[in-house]
Amino acid sequence: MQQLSIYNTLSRQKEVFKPLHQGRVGLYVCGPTVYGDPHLGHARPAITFDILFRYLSRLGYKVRYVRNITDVGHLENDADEGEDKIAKKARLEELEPMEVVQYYLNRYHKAMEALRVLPPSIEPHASGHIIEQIRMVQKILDNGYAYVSKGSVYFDVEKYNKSHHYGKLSGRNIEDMLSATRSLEGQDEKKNAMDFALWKKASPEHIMRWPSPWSDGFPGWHIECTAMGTRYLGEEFDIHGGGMDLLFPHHECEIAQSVAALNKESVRYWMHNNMITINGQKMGKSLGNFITLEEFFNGSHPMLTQAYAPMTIRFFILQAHYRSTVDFSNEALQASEKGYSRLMDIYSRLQELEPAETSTVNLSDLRQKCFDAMNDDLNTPVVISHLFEAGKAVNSIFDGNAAISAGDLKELREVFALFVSEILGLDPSTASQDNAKAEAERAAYKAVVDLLLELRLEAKANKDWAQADKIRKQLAELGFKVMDTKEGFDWKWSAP
RNA sequence: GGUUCCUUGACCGAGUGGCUAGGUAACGGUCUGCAAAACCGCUUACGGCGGUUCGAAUCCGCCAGGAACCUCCA
Repeated sequence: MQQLSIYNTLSRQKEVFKPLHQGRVGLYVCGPTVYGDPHLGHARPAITFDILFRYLSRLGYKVRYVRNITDVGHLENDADEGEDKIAKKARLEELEPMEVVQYYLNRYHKAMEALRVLPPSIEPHASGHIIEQIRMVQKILDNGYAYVSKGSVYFDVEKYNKSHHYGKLSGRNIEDMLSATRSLEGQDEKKNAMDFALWKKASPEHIMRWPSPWSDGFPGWHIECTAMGTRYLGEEFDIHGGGMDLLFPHHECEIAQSVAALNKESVRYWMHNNMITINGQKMGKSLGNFITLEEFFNGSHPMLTQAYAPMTIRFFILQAHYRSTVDFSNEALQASEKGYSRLMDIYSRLQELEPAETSTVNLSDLRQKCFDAMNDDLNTPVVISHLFEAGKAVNSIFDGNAAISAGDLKELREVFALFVSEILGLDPSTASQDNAKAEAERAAYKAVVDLLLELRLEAKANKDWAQADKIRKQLAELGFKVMDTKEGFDWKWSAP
């Protein structure tokens, strides 16, 4: 039985994870706002919580993983005066808002699939849950924590803070914030600068709008997660995740909303992944310094010296702990690419090993060491280090300098399959999209390469080095890397 | 200005009081017709200055540098 500890932002320490309902876990993660191509930053939470989802499932929990799609409600820079982001983009491109949503959502899904991020159990759209959001706003109004102003509804932060602590998640207090709040113009609708919108009345040109008791308009920035989390996971659920940049105000507002509407805090464990930086700065939409995932995959961005495979990106992210920032650079990515390739070589060699009578290596504690690392707040870099450590043994056995018994070999293969493939979600197969035909084709060309190398072996036996080198050289030009071994040869292919 | 956090060897990146990960690169060695791969080694790195302690990268204080959030952001 494994005991998972996770870092809870609420308590600022690691806590043993205990689910609300035995055997089941409710997990909610803030998903993307689909008005632009997914970039490297989007990969971080997706992969982080994919690992959590996979791991919890592996521990035997029945997990309901909800990751929302924000397709309404977020305002432009000028806060309340702005128009809906989706609507603005739609007008610029003369597309229907839902067309824009669908386009970028498809691209997001495609990128996530390439990164081997499993789809969540439910992927609710904010636009599909307007009724739930209106109901929740009404509840907050009924409970006296909100007020209507010119057709919009605002959360009364000051009132809420009299009986609850607004700022408990992000470690702030209302007094500090009041002194630091900038005086934005055009906020006369609000009683207080800190109050946030629960419902916004739409301006005449605003095309995304829904009827409500207060006005034709759209829901506020934060209510969707509270409404959809409650709808699918209940008034109280286990884990809520997201990027650290959402800690304040988004998640803080979520807590206030659920307390105001339901009279209870919905979330037991708050988890936040750190940012990916570029030149030491956060990679993000607002700074315009982001590189899209597609650009990584095809190497088209000017800052990239080459293309990087999706698995390289995934491995790169997993080599750092999710609560640390990770700095992007070509150098770091290239190191990950080689490291990943090495790990995959180890994995495939492991499948080829022949068992011996007894083992000269001791890897019996590998499984638990990997579990221990995962149990310690999902420490994937340490899991990876254990795998590499075991990889040295694998290579030694492969070279004939060590031996492994049939039982130990079986265990080792199981542990690798479990952690490399199942939990870390890395792809151990040489090609990802398998089908019977491609498999047969691959088998055929493998046989041909083997045949050529048999010929080369003969040439070598005859000391015909010219012939031997010629075969190797020409194969190399086609992308086949030939490696001589004691028994004969080994080879692998990668794009030349 | 407020809140939170970070600073590890050539590079990336684990590590919350003694056992000093891992990857990448460079270099040396083994193996080998050559090469590649693999294996071994690479001689103790933790921003600075103090303090606590038998003992600190790890705890405390000060200083320096950097970041995130306070506005849409993963």
